[in-house]
Amino acid sequence: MGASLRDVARLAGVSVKTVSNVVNGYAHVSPATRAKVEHALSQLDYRPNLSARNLRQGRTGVIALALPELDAPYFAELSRFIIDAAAEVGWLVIIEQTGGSLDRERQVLDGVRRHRVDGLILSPIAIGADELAARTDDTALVLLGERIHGGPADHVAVDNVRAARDVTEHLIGLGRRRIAALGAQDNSISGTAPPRLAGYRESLAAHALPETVAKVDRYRRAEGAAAMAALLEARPDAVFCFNDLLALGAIRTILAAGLRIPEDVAVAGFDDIEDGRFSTPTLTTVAPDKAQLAGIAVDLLKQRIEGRTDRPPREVHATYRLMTRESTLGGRGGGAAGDLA
Amino acid sequence: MGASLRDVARLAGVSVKTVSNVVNGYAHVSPATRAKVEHALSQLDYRPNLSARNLRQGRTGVIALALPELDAPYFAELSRFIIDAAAEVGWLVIIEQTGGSLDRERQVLDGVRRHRVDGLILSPIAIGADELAARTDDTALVLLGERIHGGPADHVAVDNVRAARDVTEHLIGLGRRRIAALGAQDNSISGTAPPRLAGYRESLAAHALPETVAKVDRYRRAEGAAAMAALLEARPDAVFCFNDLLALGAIRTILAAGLRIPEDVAVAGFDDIEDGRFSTPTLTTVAPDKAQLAGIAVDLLKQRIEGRTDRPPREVHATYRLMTRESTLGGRGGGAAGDLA
DNA sequence: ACAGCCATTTACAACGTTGAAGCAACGTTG
DNA sequence: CAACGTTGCTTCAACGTTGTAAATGGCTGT
Repeated sequence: MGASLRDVARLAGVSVKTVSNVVNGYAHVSPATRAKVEHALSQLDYRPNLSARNLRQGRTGVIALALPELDAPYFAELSRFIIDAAAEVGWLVIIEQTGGSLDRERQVLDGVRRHRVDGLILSPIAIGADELAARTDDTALVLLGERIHGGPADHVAVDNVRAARDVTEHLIGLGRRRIAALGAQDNSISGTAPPRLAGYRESLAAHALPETVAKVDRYRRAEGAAAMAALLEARPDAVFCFNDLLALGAIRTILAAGLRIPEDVAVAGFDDIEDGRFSTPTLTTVAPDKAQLAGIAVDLLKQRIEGRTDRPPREVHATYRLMTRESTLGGRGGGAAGDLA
Repeated sequence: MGASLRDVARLAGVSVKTVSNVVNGYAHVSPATRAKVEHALSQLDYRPNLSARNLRQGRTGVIALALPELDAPYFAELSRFIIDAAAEVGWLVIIEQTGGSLDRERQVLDGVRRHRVDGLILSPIAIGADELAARTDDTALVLLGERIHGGPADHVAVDNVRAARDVTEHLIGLGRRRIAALGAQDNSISGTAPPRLAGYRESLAAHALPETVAKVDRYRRAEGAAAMAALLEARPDAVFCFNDLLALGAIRTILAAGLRIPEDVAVAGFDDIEDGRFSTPTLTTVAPDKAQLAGIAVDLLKQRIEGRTDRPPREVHATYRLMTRESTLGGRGGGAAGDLA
């Protein structure tokens, strides 16, 4: 198998610890020794053994990213940025999929399958603040995209309430009056649904317009398509879908029913996944700055890992833009309504 | 922190090794001792430290999955299955993104950022067989979705040539005669482009039909849309795109040009990403069995890791189906042309 | 009675790494 | 020139686990 520090030490004619010092960039090593050791290191293609290093000192250089599903485009895109941001600070990323199940979220919080990782970025769906607070595991934790009221952990997300209000105002500004919301949920204590629903309601209330709310179990195209079929009976002239997948499913249903977008029904989504930039019609949506979200998440985690554990939890908002496209503007679609914090 | 074997041993009044034996289900432990130990185990909520176990056993329980980009839907979907399949055998998965760059692929092959992992599943784009053969690292390796001629490593993929032939035959069977291919590449020695192009050519040659081939740099919607714009001048009546993203981009361009799909231009893709099942029109495509691909990849890797290193490399084909949908069939779209190995 | 066997349990070493402590050589300071 | 701090390196121990070898004691067969 691979060479160990001992093998390198033997070849370089120094002690194991000196090799360790070189590997770890310890300052007080003479240039001559350093050169000798480095030559031996590369000759033997030395690689540190994670298990041993971890056993000895508790740091692994590996963090875990736990999210519902990797194949939801929003999470795939976000993961990409998180892996890149983590790479910047020298971390590798293990991905765990919770499927949004409470059990799996508990397991992950309780330790990533018994392996030790330096930190955990969790995108929670099912778990509540109380349970989170009662967590015994002391691995550094950052919550992503999810507001858990008074949660005991650092948290980064866009301002979902405000973004939902922006979308709704956009639809109202286009003259729509029967604006439906698609994507409320029964089961989720802490999902993204509640704040988006709240923003939608605030806007409608401010304009004295009626609400129509459709629920779904999961945020996927099929559910969006099915929920839209039911919504069509209420004859809405606009639909605010709580994510882009739901919106793309809804679009499919609307077009299949022989209605025009946006003339008959305007559609807006949330997430700005790449699909929505090339769908027919292109999709008006809230575009969170995913690179920024990822950067902040990694940064918060880094501070937690390196700093002390007892600082109060922080809540950080990432910026977003409202991307207005064909699904609300028609042929003149394409453009951004400006940057928003 | 968690309790160690020593803590449990102390509480139960036995040796550390006896506790270890109980934990590992060793047969020759007296019922009385076993009961005592188990009581102590549950009282202290003992959990094995995997780092220590792995150090002792020389395994990390972690594999790496290296692919071009996580946010390409095909890879996101595949990753999901691979993570799940790896979880089945108790492995965690670290994800590395190569961006399809030769440098990054080399680095990954040379060791995942100097960390040691039990195995590597690589989806190569740029690297060639010779360089792969010259690799010094002895980490178990499985190549995914990519045929490297006489490559020195296990490999799993669908039969790209045959699948491409099936798609082309399908288009010919619909009466199309000016069938373009979209997705050839200049730079890739070993990408998926060559076998798909070969299958396309074989079919056209068999029917004495002319070729029209468009090249792209990357397999993304934007490139598909741009390449399609150029292709339209050749007035094709069908386009075989080498993946679904290219096809979705192409569809956007075709519809924007005022042409009908499939009446004027039939479109087929490759990968069966979820987008294509809900796009307008829905997309005819080759659907590799991704769960099977993932399962085989993990299984091959497991055999490599547990078995001996010197067995000859194996080449395994996963099954696929040709999913015929609206983009070639029109309104009657929806259905599969049957299972194919 | 004694060797031989078995079940049960233990002590010890080792996996690869790094923190703590220590030692020798050198330069600086009073 | 003695005392001291710094640099450069080493030795030692320990992280938690499990394989190996060996100790203990009871039972069997002669």
